[in-house]
Amino acid sequence: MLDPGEPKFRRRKADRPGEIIQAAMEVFAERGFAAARLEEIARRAGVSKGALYLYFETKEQLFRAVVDQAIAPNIQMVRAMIAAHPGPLADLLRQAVERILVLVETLPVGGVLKMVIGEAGNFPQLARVWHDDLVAHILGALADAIRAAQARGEVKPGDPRAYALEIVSPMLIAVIWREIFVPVGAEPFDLGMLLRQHVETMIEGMRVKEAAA
Amino acid sequence: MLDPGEPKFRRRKADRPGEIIQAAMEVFAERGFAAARLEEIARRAGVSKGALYLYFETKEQLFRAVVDQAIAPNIQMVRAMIAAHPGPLADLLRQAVERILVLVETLPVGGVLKMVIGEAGNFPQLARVWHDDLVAHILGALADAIRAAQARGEVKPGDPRAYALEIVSPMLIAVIWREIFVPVGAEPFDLGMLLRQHVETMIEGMRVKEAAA
Amino acid sequence: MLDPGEPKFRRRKADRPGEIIQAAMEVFAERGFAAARLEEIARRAGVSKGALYLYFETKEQLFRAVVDQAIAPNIQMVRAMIAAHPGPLADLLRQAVERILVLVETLPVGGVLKMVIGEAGNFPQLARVWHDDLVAHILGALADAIRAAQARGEVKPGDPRAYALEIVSPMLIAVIWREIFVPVGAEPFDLGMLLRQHVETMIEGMRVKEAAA
Amino acid sequence: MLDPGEPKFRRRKADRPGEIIQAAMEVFAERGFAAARLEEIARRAGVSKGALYLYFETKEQLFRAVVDQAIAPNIQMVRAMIAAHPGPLADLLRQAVERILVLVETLPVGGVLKMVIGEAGNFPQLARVWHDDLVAHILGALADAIRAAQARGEVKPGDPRAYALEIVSPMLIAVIWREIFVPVGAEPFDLGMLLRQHVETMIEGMRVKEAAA
DNA sequence: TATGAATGAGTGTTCATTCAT
DNA sequence: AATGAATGAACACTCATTCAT
Repeated sequence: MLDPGEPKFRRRKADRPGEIIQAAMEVFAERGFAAARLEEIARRAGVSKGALYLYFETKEQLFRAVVDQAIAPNIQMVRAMIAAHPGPLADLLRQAVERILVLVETLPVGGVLKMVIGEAGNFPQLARVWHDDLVAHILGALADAIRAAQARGEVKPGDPRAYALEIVSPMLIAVIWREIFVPVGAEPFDLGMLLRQHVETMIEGMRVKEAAA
Repeated sequence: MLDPGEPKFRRRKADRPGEIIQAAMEVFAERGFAAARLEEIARRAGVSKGALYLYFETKEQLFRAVVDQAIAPNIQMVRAMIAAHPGPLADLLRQAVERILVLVETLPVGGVLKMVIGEAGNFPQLARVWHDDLVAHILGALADAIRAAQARGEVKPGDPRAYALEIVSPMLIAVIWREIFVPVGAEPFDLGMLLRQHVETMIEGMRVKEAAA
Repeated sequence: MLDPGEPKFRRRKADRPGEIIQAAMEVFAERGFAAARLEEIARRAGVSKGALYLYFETKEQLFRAVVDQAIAPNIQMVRAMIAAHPGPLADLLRQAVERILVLVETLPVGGVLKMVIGEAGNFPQLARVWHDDLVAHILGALADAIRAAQARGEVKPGDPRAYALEIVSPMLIAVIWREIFVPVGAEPFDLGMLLRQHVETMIEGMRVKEAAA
Repeated sequence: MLDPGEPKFRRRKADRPGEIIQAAMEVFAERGFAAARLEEIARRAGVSKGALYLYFETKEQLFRAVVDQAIAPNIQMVRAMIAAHPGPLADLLRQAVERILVLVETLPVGGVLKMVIGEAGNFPQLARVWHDDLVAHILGALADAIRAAQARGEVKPGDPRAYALEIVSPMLIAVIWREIFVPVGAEPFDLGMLLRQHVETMIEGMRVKEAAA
């Protein structure tokens, strides 16, 4: 089973499509669809320009593959979060933040966000898929949890969907910040600190204060 | 009110550069830099393709002009807001929200945001200008106000810059939402409701609770 | 109406599309559709590659324009010939031959034929247009004239359409011969001699011999 | 009948080069040289794309092999026809027609003709080989036979080579017709009827009428 | 022999930019 | 100032050819 003469750490054409999608994700995230050069993607994937066409019919198909790939893993996370809704909202949020912090360090969330935002105008389909398959689910699940908490008297009256957006927005903006402004010298945010502080602020801000007897 | 030095009957071609920038802003916002066609910009501006080059050296110069144009008016607003910092933070925030709501309905904030986010990778310069000339000022001013409020004992301890980001994020995301997801069928947010609710949530969440005697 | 400073014999961008079609006809005739290079067409037309796209959407559209152009003038000729059918068939044929001889020296019939034959497989549409708009008319008109001559007792029984094909074939083959074999050293045919001899042979071969009393 | 030196049980792969040439002939005939895809040829031959290169150095070599292959058998026929020239010209022609009719139903004459005509411009060599090795022989042999018949007083004065071309042209055109126009809905010709009628017309047209005593 | 994944030179097409008018 | 026809560099995509297996 050994392959002597071959360097040990050299995955061989095992998962070409995967490697190509990976490289494409990077380049599309950096440059956007139109400004991305297939040659650059090929180079980063370590293949020739022609090889891309063995796996993807057009630049656009490759782009779609990247977008789908970027959605898929997150869908899992949403399911998990939704399933984990047992105790009080505060606990749910605190747990979610920790899980998200891991995720954000693992996946190229910033680049993907940039890509989706920047290309939504040129690929409405892309915006639709992202909304329907991912964003709407997350927001809906969160809003449901908030609604439940309101019913239990934990959370003040107020639009649950708006609360949901209030909760998630700073993370999104922070990730975009890291992607866009930090490279040009902006002061970075400590994501962990920011999200934890925000969650506490929101919990406190939404909490129903027990009427003083 | 007179503008001496201007021909009395400058027929229609009042402000060609301005009209071109306007048209360019639309197209760049819709498509991004690379996917924007000069021909489309020229058509929307009601001039010929060649005419663009009478006022702007290159596509990129035109893009920069658009970006600058999109920053300029907001700078005013920041100054105004900073100057208005006298009373308690809560009042500042409530006033700011109302002013921002007007602004957001007037200017193509969503498109501009999309443009800046989408093209930051290709034009680091652009990101730098936006950060240095606009974003850093806003965030800094807000952080300063928060710091002052903390000093006055109005606001809990916590990172003022993080608080500032928490405060502004939902508006940004909401505007992006409107730009990206609403056109493909997503439920819109009521911006006024959202921002007002968010400001109250944040005020309450950041507030120092008077220790019960 | 003078254009001083301009060389007298220099048609200026008067009929660009026409010039391009002309150049394209040459190149397509020489090389066929697939092997023809747009760059070569552009060069022969004295324009840049990009200029082609000001007048034709794609290479294929240009090809169609060439094909149409190559049909149009001939249609006239058919009409003329059909209209001229008065006297005996022999006269008609002798006249037609003379007219065709002129035509064949004027138009690039050989190249066009080569093109149509060579590309019919790749562009069935092209074959259809050629047949329906040109070839079927010619053959039909000729067959009608023959049928009429048979009715008048001038021509033997026999399939009129077959007679028609017998009559026109040598000219077609001779033109192809000139196009294909003469350039590689084949003995050319004297077209005039060939067609005149053929017409006489056919007239004599089709003639009804008066029964010897 | 034995072929010693050949493995006894060469399973299926009887004659790979032959099968490839066969497939290539089809595709080249349908599409022409430039538009033919090696992948298509390989598929029709039931081999891989790479396998073609085990037998032919380049696409062009394969094309040449196809062209040679298409000439070879016909050369035999010419020899046979020439050798059979004994009796009067009329008999020779009538016999030749019958033999040709068989041939035309057996070999893909139409496709080959299309191919030769369409690619002669790109492969002058091909035109030369076809002319020198095949066409010139046929035409020459026929012209000789006609000359002999003229010497015997069977045939009118007139250019023998031109007569030869008159005789063969309708078959060529008919075959091309079948290849090009019938697939797009044109009325087909009955080849047997056409050629027999043509031969009789030509025989009668060329015949020396015995002067009435 | 045979495969088919991989290559990369070559082509059609686009579009920012120029320039004669 | 203004036009828009023209340019040509740049890019997506194709396909004959190679080569590791």
